[in-house]
Amino acid sequence: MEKARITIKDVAKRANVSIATVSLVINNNARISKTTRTKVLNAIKVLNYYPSKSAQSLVSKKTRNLGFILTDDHFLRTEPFYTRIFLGAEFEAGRNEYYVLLATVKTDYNEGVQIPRFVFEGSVDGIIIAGKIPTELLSELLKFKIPLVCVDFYRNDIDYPVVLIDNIQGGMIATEHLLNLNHKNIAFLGGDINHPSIADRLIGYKSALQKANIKINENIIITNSPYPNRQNGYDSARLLFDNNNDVTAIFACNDAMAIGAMQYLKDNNIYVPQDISLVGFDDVEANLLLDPPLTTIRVPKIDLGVEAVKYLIEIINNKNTTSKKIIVPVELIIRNSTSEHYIK
Amino acid sequence: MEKARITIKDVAKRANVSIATVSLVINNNARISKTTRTKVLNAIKVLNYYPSKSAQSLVSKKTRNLGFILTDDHFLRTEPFYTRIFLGAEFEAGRNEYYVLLATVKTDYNEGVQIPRFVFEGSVDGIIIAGKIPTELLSELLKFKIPLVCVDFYRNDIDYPVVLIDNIQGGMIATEHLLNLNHKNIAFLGGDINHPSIADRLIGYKSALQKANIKINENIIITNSPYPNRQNGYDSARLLFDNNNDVTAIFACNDAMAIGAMQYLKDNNIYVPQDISLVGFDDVEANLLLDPPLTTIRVPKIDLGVEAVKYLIEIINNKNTTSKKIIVPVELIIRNSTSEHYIK
DNA sequence: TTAAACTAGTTAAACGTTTAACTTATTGAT
DNA sequence: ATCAATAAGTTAAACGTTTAACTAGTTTAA
Repeated sequence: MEKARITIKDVAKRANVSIATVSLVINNNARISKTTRTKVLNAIKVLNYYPSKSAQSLVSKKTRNLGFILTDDHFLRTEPFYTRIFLGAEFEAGRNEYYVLLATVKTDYNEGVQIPRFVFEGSVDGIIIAGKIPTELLSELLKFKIPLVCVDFYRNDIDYPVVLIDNIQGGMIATEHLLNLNHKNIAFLGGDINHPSIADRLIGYKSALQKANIKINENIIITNSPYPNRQNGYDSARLLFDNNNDVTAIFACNDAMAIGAMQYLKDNNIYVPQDISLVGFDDVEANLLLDPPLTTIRVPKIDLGVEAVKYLIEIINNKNTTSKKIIVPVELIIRNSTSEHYIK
Repeated sequence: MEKARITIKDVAKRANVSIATVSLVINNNARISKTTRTKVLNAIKVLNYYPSKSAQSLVSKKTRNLGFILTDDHFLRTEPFYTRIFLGAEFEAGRNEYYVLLATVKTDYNEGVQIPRFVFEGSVDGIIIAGKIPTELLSELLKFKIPLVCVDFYRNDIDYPVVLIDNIQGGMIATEHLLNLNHKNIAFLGGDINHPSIADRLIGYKSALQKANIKINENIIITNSPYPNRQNGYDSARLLFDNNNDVTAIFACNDAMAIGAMQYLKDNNIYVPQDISLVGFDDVEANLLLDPPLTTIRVPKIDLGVEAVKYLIEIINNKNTTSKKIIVPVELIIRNSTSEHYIK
C-alpha cells in the first residue's frame, strides 16, 4: 500500500483555492492576499507538503542544482583545503535551496577532455570550479555558456568570474603585525615567486614596509625555492641566517615554509619567539600542534565556498555578465610564535 | 536568442518514429527492432540529445539522486578517510547514472534532530550514512522507509543494511605476515577494546596465533588505553617493554598507535625492523613519510563507498528487504617496518 | 483455414508544477 | 455616474518524459 505523494492539488483542496493560488503562495507572489496566504501556508504545514522538484524544474527550466568541479587530487589532499571550500559551497547552496553535485576530474587527461556529466546533461544551473584544473577543460566548459565561477584559481588570459583571497592584504597585515611588535629587520621566505599568490604576498610585505618607511632589504627576501614546502622552508632559513644576523622576524609565504623554518631554528637553538618571531600563511591544522603554535594568516576556506556560491547564484538570477573579481579578506591569527622585539 | 532544448520530439521527427519509440529505445526496451533502434540511436547522436532528468523523474518517480550523510567533523578530518569513501560512492554512482547529494550533520545536535533536506523533500532515491552519526538521527532516518545503507558504522541493536571492513581478516593477515617472518612473540597494541573494530582485530590476531599453535600470551596484549592515538601508542609501547624483553614484533591496532610505538622505539634506540618488526592498520598517508615506511593493513576506503552504492542501488531496484552485512576485505601492504626474525 | 499468439510499433493520458491570459470585484478619478 | 485602474484570484496550456492500452501485420498451431 504505497502512500501517495501529497501534491499541490491536495493543498489546494484543503485550502479551498485553486492550485495556481498555491503555486503563487509558494513562490511568494504579491498577488495573493494575506488571508489567503496564511490559509494556504497552513494547509501546506498540516499536510506536510513539499513541492516536487522535478515538476518544478520541468516547467521552470531551473534544476536548483549547482555543479562543483575539482581535480581528484585536490579533493583527496590530506590538508582539507578544497574539502572546506566544498563544504562552504554546500552550506550556502543549502541556504538558497540548491543542491550541489560534485564532479572530480583527473589532473592529467590523456584520454581527451572529460566534461562532467552534469554539464551536458543540463543537470545544473551553474558550476563552480575550485582550484587549478587543466586549461583545456576550462576552455571547453566556457563554451557551454553556462554560468560559471572559479574559486582559488585564476588565469589572466581569459576573463571570467572568479573568487580569490586577498593575498596582498594578507602580506600586509602579516608584516604590519611584526612592525607593530617593533621588528625592523623582517625577512620574507617565499617559494616560487612566479606563483601569483606568492608574488602578491610579497607585494603586501613590501608595501607594509614602505608605509612604515623601512627600506626594503633584498638580501633578506629569499625567493629561490621551486616550491613552498617544509624542506624548502628549512633550506631557505639556513640560507637566510648564513648571510644575515640582524633579522629578528620572518614572514614565511605559507605555513609549510614556516614549519620548515621553525625546525631549522630549533635545530640551531634559536628560540621562537624570544629570538625570532615567525608568521606563516594559510592556517593549516598542523599549526596548533607546533611548539610554539604558529601566528599566521587565516584563509577563510569556508567563506571562499560561500562567496563562490553567492556569486554564482547572482549570475544565474541576474544574468550578470560583467565578470568581476571577488576578493575575500584574510585574517591575522595571533598565536605564540610572535612577540615584541626589545632593542638590547 | 535562446537556443531551445532538444527534446524527444526532435529525435522522433528525425528518426521518423513516434516519441514512444524513442523512449523505448532509451530505456532499452526489447520491443524495438534492431533497425529502428539504430535509426533512433543515430538521431540521438546527431542531435546530441540528452533526456530531461526532470521530465523523467516526474513520471518515473525516481530522482536518480543518492543522499550521502556524514557528520561535519568526519568530513573535515585531516586524514581523508570519509572523503575517500564519498569519492568512491560518487564514482560508483556516476557509473550507474546517479548523482550524489552530500549533507553534513552536526555531531552534537542540541537543537533537535536535523534531517537532511533531501530526505523529506524526496530528492533522493536512497541514502548512505558514513561513519558514526547520532543514534537519534539514525532512528529518525529509518522511519522514512527510504532505502538506506550504513558504511563503516554498525549498531547491533538495530537491523539494517551495512557495509563494513573485515577487521578479523585484517588482524589475521597482519599476524600471519609476522608469523611467516619467523616471529613467535608478537605483541598486540590495542586502544579501547570495547570498540568493535579493535575487538575484531584482536580476534583475528588470536586466531592466527592459534592456527600456528602459538600460545597466546596475555602479557603482551596491551589494551588499556582509552583511545588509539599516537600518544597512547607511545605509552603502550613503554608499558610493553618495561615488562617484557622477548617480544620481536608488534601488531598495532591502527597506524596512529604504530607511529607512537615507533617513536618510542626510536627514543630507546631499538631499531625497526632489525630489532622489532611493526605492523599497523589503516594505511594512512603519513605512513609513507615514516622512517622506515610502515607495513600495514590497507583499508580500501574507495571500495567501501563503491560497495555501499552498489548495495544501495540493489535495494532500490529489487526492494531487497533482507538487510545483509557486506564485509569488504582488507589488504596487507608490506613496506620496510617488518623483516625476518633470525634466532640469534 | 482460422484463431490465437507474437512482433513492432503508436496513441494518448498522466506525472506535478508554473504562468500567461483571463475574470470578477473593488476602488479611484473626473 | 461612468470608466479606468487595480486587486485577488482562476483557468488552462505547457514543460518533456513514461507507459498502459491499443493496432496492424506476421507467425504459429491445430
